Amino acid sequence: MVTNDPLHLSVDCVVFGYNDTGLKVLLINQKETKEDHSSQPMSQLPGDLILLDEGLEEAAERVLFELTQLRGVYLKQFQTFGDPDRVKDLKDRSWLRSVRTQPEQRVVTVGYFGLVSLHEFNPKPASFAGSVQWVDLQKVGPLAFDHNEILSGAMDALQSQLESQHISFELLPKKFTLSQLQGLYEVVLEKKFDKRNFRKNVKKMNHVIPLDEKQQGVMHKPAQLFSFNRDEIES
Amino acid sequence: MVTNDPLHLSVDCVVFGYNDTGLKVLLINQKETKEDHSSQPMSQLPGDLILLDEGLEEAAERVLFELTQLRGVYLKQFQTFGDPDRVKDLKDRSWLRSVRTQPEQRVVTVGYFGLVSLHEFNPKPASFAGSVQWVDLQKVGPLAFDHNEILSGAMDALQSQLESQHISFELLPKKFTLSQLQGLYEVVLEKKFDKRNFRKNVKKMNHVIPLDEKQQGVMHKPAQLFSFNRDEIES
DNA sequence: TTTATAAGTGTAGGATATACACTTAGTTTG
DNA sequence: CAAACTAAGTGTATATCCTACACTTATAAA
Repeated sequence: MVTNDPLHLSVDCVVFGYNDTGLKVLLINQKETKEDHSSQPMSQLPGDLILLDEGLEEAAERVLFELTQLRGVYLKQFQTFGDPDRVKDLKDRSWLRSVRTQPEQRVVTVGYFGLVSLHEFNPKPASFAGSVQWVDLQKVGPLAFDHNEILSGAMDALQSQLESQHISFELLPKKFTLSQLQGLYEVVLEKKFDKRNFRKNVKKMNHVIPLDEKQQGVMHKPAQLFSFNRDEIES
Repeated sequence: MVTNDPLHLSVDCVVFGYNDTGLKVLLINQKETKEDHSSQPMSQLPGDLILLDEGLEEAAERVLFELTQLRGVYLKQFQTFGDPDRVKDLKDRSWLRSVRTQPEQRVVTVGYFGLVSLHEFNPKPASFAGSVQWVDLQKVGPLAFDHNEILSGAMDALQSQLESQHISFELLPKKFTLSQLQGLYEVVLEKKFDKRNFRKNVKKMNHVIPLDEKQQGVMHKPAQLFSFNRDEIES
């Protein structure tokens, strides 16, 4: 029987990292290919073809680990991108020829966004040295393929889910201050909040619980620490 | 070169139809297969494999038309389902063997939900007689594959988007009464609204515009008719 | 001890959400 | 043609929520 190879399926991960310096996204620097020294190497989102026997989220976890050594990241599917020409741009073809056995094949990709706290133990994707980097969201330039569009879709999803889905704690350290929480909301939702009103609202969320512990080593009044209670979600 | 046929991609459409008798979903009755007369034929969502050179939404439109003769339906992608075993259930295999050239192949499907008004010109998918039917949402039984799960995902998407995305008019006739609009909200969001408060809120939406026209032929005070202004959306 | 820094706190006014019942316009029936 | 039936249409008072706004406090550094 003639097997027609209809199309390929991949996952792409838009991993957001947050710390007090802002919101970042995890990008991979393409290695320069032998055949094309003219164009400077581009950045892209971590992503790859899925295997025949793995689920989509499983594929996203595997690909993210293989490319960045990150593990245990909160991941959520947000959109699937299937324009027939999404990988056909000239700038992308030579890179594809260097890594794919069937570089001309159409690829549909399932987008996942991921959330990581960059506060604690600095999860720098170390093993790949310069090839992986956290890039400030403001400073993201043109990416390979349709990855700017995918990034923008992920940002929309993050914005619309931050409040309703109680996912903010994925971007914060286990113990955090209310100023950190407010800063996160301000960066993600791109608007300022009034400190007192913000704190009034947080008091109503009974999954944000105050700890008997204070910030240390800051040259101002130390803030009380809080943590999230995953069980207490809803209500 | 050995072409490995990695997997197939399909679209499935969850088309919601609304009229004064409630919210329905469009289902297809599988034809009984020659090899298996024991199990009664099941219902399923309209869906099929996508073609090599078409976009995802384009595929959803084509498949929906081919299977139900419906055209020009509002369609929106909501989720992609990729469990490796999602088409491997025993009940589904004989049907797949009767319609697919590679029935054992893994299939990932992109889910679209669609919205149709069942008020005007009764868009009964006539050409396929008994094989296509509008089923009351309450009365949907077990469907083929993971289609109950897909339906439930579509319902979640519809609920969460009805208010924020101004899509209710896709489910209503061009000219509608405020009671119809309220009935729609009540059925989709599964809760009751106060008539006066509901109308106060509608007055604030400046994309709902009153017409100089009344209901006719009803045995009570005729209601004023309204229509949606697609341009006026936002604000 | 002074200074610098961000943490932490309350209130008043405006806007919004909720709860609630009677009158009206048209159709049907006797 | 009068009475009965039905769903449409309408306003207000109360409670709740949102918004705007400025000073005091705890710690580290100088």
